[in-house]
Amino acid sequence: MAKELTSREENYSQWYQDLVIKADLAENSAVRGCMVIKPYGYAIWEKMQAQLDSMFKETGHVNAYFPLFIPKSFFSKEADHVEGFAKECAVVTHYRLKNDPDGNGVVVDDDAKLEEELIVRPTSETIIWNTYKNWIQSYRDLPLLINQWANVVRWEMRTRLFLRTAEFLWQEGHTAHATKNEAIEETEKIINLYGEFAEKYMAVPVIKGIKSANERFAGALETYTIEALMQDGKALQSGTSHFLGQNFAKAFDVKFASKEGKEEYVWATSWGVSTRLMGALIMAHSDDNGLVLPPKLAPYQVVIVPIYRKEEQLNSISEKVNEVTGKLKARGISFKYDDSVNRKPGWKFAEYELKGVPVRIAIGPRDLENGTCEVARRDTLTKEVVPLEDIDQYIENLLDEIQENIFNKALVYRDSMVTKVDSYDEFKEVLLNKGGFVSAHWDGTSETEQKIKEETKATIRCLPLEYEEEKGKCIYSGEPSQRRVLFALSY
RNA sequence: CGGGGUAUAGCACAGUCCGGUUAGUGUACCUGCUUUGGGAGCAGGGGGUCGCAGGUUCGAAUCCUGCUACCCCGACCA
Repeated sequence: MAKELTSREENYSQWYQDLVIKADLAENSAVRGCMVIKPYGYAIWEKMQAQLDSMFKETGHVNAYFPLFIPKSFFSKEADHVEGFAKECAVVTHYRLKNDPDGNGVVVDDDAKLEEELIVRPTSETIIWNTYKNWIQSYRDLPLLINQWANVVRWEMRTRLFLRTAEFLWQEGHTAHATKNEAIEETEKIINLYGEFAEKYMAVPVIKGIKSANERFAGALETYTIEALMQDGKALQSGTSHFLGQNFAKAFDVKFASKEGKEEYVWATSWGVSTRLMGALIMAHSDDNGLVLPPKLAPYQVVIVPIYRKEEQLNSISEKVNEVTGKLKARGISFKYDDSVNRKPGWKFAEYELKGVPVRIAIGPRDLENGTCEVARRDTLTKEVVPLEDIDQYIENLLDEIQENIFNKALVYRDSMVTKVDSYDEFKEVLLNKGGFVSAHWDGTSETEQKIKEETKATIRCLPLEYEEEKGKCIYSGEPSQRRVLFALSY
């Protein structure tokens, strides 16, 4: 497997599916383009959910739930929105099956045709704004800061495990504000929150920026994004936050009485991250031995493996382990003690490395005599013998160190993969031979962006929020430009 | 929807070109003994309508025809 992992010439997605399946994260289900997330993989998602949810709550957001089915007519109310999603919707047309009169099993009952078709939500703006209309009358009802944890369906022509599945899990925030500035502030607050989550918890460095008009969300005035870089040099859009202006308020007629007694349309935002983040986590950190999970998102941070010959030995090891786990528990460190008898230690070592468990402790007869244990860390694959006394403190420090090390490693790689170019030839050369982000001048037109995409497959990933003003010439058209933007091949 | 590929044991594959013993290998599974500090060893055992339907032949996993499913590449991807 090693070769495929490190070689960019190899088929990346093949490696990716092998790894994910082997790593017990997911497997393809019988339904085309959908995924089964196995318990270990789902545990990672739950960790992500819990952290994000608490960050949303801290910033004043609350959770709610809206229907899976959206009447077709809702979609036609916002022109850009319907255009963006029309081609990838699952549509419910009937509500009943019946036995086939010709005896060929079960068929759709034509008599049970729906008056109006229902769309399985690809995103919930329309049904939520239809509801908000009734919730908002006065400036006193604002801001409305709601998040929803849900599944959505997008009937993509081609799917890719975790990165673009037909059905995926996500959270979607939908907020309503009295003023334009407040809505923009909210949009920016959330993209910063996403950035903090990616970097501090996923240990994935991201570049925050805004999308070009071509890449903007259907129905938004501005789309903010966090862009991560995978180990094969491709970019991954990992989270987005949209400033929707008054588009949806106007489409769904959501008005409020201002302090001054005037009737005004509300200002809106929407934002989301999905199970795609799990793809980002895997592709940003994994190595030839499998997953590498950051301690803050690992389902268990420590795995303890006993090494023994006879049952009496296991008993005395287990006693020692109980002392250790008691101390770990007191510090809030999660662990798994794998004393199963049907696998040998070597098998367990390899298995937990594949699963990406940050720290492994092995305790055997030798350690019992010396009052020690063997501590192995996943990120560096190094081991050392450590006294059992104060092991909890040692592990706590080690977990912090691992979290930091994983991030720094990814950051060093990412920074090495941002290349400034000043000519189109150079641009194409870097895309072909190096990959990563290419920082270049662009004339600001959709036409140029489109041409570059057609010729190289590279798109503008974002106009970074942090940038230096710099006069230059567009690499494609030669027209003047005030700043560089980031191009990349992407998932 | 276009181009390419695959279908044989739970999983991963060989065998197909050039038809011919009882369809094989790895792994997983079951039994026993020995093992256990990096995916254990030996011995024995169970598991297959060779994707489906036709055809050619004394004889088909293998040749022919039709069908189906899946994978990869492309179009698509707020």
